[in-house]
Amino acid sequence: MTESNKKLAAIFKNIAASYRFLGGENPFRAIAYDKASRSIASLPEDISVYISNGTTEDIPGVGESMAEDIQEFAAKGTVPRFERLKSKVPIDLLELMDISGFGPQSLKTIYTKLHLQTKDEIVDALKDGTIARLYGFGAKKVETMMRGLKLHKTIENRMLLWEALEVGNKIVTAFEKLPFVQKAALAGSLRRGRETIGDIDVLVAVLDKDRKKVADHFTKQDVAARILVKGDTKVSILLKDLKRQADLRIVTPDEWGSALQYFTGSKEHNIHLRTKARDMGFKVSEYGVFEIQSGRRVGGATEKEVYNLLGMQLMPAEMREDKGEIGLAAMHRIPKLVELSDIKGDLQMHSTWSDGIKTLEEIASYVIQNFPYDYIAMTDHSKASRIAKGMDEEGFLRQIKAIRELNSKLGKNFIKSGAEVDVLADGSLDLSEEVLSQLDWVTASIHSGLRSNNTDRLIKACESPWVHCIGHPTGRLIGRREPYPVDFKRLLEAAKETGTALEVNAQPNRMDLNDELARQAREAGVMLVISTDSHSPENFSYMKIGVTVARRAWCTADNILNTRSWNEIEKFIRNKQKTMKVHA
DNA sequence: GCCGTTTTCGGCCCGACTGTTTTCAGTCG
Ligand SMILES: Nc1nc2c(ncn2[C@H]2C[C@H](O)[C@@H](COP(=O)(O)OP(=O)(O)OP(=O)(O)O)O2)c(=O)[nH]1
Ligand SMILES: [Mg+2]
Ligand SMILES: [Mg+2]
Ligand SMILES: [Zn+2]
Repeated sequence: MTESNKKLAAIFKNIAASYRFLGGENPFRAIAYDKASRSIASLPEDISVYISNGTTEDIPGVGESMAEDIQEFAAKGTVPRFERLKSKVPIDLLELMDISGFGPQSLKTIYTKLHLQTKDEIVDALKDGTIARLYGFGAKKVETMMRGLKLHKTIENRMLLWEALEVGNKIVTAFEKLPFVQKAALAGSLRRGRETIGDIDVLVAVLDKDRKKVADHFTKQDVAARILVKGDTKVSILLKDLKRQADLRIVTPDEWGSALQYFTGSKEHNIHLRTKARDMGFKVSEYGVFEIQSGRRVGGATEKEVYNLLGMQLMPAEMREDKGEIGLAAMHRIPKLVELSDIKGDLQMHSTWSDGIKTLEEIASYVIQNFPYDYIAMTDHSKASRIAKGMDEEGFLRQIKAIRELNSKLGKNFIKSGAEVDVLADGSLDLSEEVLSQLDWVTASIHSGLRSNNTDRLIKACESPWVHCIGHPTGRLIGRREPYPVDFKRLLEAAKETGTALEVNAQPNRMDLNDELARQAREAGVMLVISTDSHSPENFSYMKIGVTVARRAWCTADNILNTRSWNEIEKFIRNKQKTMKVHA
């Protein structure tokens, strides 16, 4: 998200919070600003682009009056509407609405009855019992609020998809072992495959009589630290080590489809779907699809049934972000997304020749045993990456020879010799043309100058005939390092023109390109490569979440180079060399 | 405040759980 978009989304969110706080006649105005805030936060372009194109009102949820807000924001950096609201609401309290247990009504009561203006004052009043004595409050409410405050810091930092999958899969597997559990599955952002995850959402189907048993299993697992809520259909716990929430929904088998649809989300997708259903005379909830007229339940056993009843195709969970998939489904034009089983090889990994922990032999035998791949590319670091023990030209020449020997022992050309060559400060490459031209597969990556605008460096790398792919193109590390500034439009043009692929790096904290940029690459007709950048054997499994990123970008197998045979990849390479007028 | 192959006005997704509310508001998914 760009800085301006971040700022504007935050202001809109605060406007929404202010309207909620003020309460009064129309709660929908707050909802509208909240929706617009989320809409702006997920915009593919900087807000300035919409302003100069005069397309701000095309942003979903933005109308005439918000377009004016945005104009003012562009001119002055502030929104007058919010400046005016600041005199009516205690702005320091608005951010507290993100904390579990702190709703607009609670904060308003605390503010009007006790005249508290800051978080610290509220904390003191929670501790000394002042708030507990307020009308409508009590010991339990204060306890929830205190817990919310304590957990808020960890909750703000979302989990990585991979970490969350490991925890979630364990919980699901444990459920599947229980004889009375008919079905169990991950739901929420975990099933949609977002790169970061807020909580673990799990759905189970049991017979009505087994509800309590399954709820008890959930709250008594050894990973459960405490129970947050517990009812017949819904249980939430706090997980021990992670200090995060896990939500369980319990339904009967005939409700499975509608419940999974609901619990998978996203929230925006659900609201859009339910609104459309209503227009068609149906009501959709987690319990099924109902005819509004008769109240009759017409389906909900499977997700497919839910969507089909509304005249839509079933779509993959990864697409359900309300980014146009509902329209596509209604037109029966949902693409066939790339799958893990389409992947024919892995094109970035490191061995003991640089900073990997396994030898060439160990890697080859591990991959051959565990993956149905036709090829892998060994892409050790080049010398500029000193911390990663990068090799010089001579090292690569020796490795080429070692790989040739190993392949002949394997009886097939399984390992391709390659490099993850550093792009130097001036955009030149860290290895000589003589060596680069002997490598089967070259990925060029930036590992230095991570704050500067790197557009020109990357474009220059694309223009080298020996570079086949740009590695982790934005350099971001989730939660640790922002992407370096890149004019992505220009990079896409260069990649397209030169026939260079862009990587979707599947390391859990990279996921680089991310879903949105991968989508832009696909739309621009730029080829993508999904690779694990493995440094150890377990890393090869990251391919799954790399594919998830591509699916969230609505990619088909055609968009991903390493769904193709090596012969076809060689065609891709020759094609680039033809374009760049090099004759091998 | 936004929005429309039914609408330019009148709706806005739909439901579960908790607490002190004595009949349901507030908060959350
Ligand atoms: N219809 C409807 N469904 C909702 C609403 N809020 C949440 N859901 C559904 C869709 C969500 O994906 C699912 C799980 O809720 P979460 O709060 O855990 O959100 P989600 O997992 O999407 O994101 P997260 O990573 O947890 O922040 O419940 C809502 O207001 N209306
Ligand atoms: Mg969730
Ligand atoms: Mg949840
Ligand atoms: Zn490395």
